[in-house]
Amino acid sequence: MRWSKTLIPTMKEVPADAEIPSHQLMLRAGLIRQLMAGAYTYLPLGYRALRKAEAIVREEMERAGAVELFMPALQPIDLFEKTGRKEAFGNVLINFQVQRGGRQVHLALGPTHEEVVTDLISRHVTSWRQLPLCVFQIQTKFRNEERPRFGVLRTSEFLMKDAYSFHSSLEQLNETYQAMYHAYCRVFARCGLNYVPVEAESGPIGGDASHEFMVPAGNGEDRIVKSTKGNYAANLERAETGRKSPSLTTPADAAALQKVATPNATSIEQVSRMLKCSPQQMIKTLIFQADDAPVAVLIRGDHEANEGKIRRALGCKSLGLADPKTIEAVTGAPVGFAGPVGIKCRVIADHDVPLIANAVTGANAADAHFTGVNIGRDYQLDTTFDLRNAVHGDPCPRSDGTLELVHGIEVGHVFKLGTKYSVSLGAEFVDEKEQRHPLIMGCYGIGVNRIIASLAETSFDENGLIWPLSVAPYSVEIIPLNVTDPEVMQLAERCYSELEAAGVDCLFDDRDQRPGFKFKDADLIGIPLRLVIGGKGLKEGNVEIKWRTSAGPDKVPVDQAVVTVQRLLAERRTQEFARVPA
RNA sequence: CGGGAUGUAGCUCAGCUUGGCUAGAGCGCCUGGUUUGGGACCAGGAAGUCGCAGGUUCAAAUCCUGUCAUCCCGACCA
Repeated sequence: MRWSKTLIPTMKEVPADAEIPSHQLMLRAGLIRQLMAGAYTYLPLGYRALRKAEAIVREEMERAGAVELFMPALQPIDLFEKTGRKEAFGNVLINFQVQRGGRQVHLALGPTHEEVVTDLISRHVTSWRQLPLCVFQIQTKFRNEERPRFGVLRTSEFLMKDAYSFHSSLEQLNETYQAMYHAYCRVFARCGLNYVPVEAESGPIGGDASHEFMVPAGNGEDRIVKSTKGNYAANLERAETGRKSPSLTTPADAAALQKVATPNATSIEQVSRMLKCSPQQMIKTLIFQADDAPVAVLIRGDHEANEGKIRRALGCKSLGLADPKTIEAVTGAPVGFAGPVGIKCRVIADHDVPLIANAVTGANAADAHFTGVNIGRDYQLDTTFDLRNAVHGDPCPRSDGTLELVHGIEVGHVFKLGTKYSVSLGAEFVDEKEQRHPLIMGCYGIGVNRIIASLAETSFDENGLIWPLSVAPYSVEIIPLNVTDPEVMQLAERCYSELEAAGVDCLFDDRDQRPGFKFKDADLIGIPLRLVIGGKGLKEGNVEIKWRTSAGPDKVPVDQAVVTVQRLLAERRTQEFARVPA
């Protein structure tokens, strides 16, 4: 492609609305333009990169045995009502009514396609002999983000690869799950991403096992926990800690229990300031409603409660913070003064709580807290649990390493769905013994835009983007330094047509601009290999070839230019593939 | 949805506090010329309903009210 024939609006200055590297660079390099908050146009250069990532995803899905189909983005709202997800999605689900003849039709724009695909499969798959089956599509998804942000990382409209698998047994599901997991590793490795598969909660979608694929990045929205020994990684929601129950004995030097006045101090922060104690010294007492019973959950003041862990520790179905009426009934005090001493409900505590000697906590009385609270003497526990979010330095649950927290961008998610959708939509099969069972499902998503955005976010230098060959918009940029010099242009044109004929995708910078100008643009858009043809080199019979990341150019004889470019690209491709798991 | 910030030329921004000349600069763009190996120089030029609506005033980019949009923090996020 000739630069003069395409649209690559590069910018020298940083747009005021862009804060993070990927957003700034994608705008400056002319990859994207914003239409409104959460909706971006992919310009020719950005679209090429997106398409290359898409092609890699498609290849790997097919390699893993999935078949591609294409479902409508427009969906009848009834499907979401049947599965209860109209509620669950709430405002995120873009839906509206349209007139058709005399009636109103209520439609939604698909945020994902579990309903549509399950409905489809339920009509055509009836026998165990047809299973397993794995279908996928690459399609635009719509979610009304309450707050789109970070440029292209969080938008209301995005390209997603979503795959769905159907099985007659858990073993079958596990096999496909493994195949998808492996395919995902190959996809992200081929795209040149530094990725970490982490254990994850499957979330409101249900199911029992799931992994997220995260790209570590300071601006990532998610927090993930990694072991320093490298054998454990999980998202913060899910991450276990390797802590154990401490001994539940009253410390020998326990101070006296004292009630102190704390008027209007209802938060950890307010109390710690008023009583001049650190949050680590405090016990946070949260009253939850677990199924039908209130439960007090004790967490050290500086820690965050983890609802998933609390739910598992209690073995309850539903869990949520109790309403003020319940809290008052249980504590005998308004909200904000709960504590374990004399509370009238079941109490469970995190491992770290009994370790606090002379703790500060609510006194179950208005405007009062206790100090000098100690395990055994002032409150009792049978045992303790892991109930809080992991924290930097916690012991690893799988090794003698410790845990560290990093931010990450979620680029993929695989999970075992089970029968949630097949049950609610009546998707059943008949087994060998003529018994009917709901189909067992898995689903697997990749954010294609996020592959590009994560690369832009993590692969750049002070001059601009640095693409891996695999998803670079073009492999080679050819730069004739003086387009008015016929000798230079003739050679440049020849290299361009020979490379294109050999199937190498080239960007030919045929603009009448000064060399420095073109070099700056070339670095900004980050095409991996640069072929420079200039008057000086030509006098010596040379052209210059340079990788985006190497310090200086290599001189190559004119007649070797095309084959050298081809050789270098082939070598680089092999290198990039060497990192892909077999 | 709560908190904060910003809307002036394609981009980055000044002007607003203290209302008043024809609304400015740099970059980009157009014309001509000189240049040509890391974002050239000279000369000339085009380009803005000052986000929008209403109000105050002899007079509003500037003050007031409302509204819309965008960005950031938080809540939310299959």
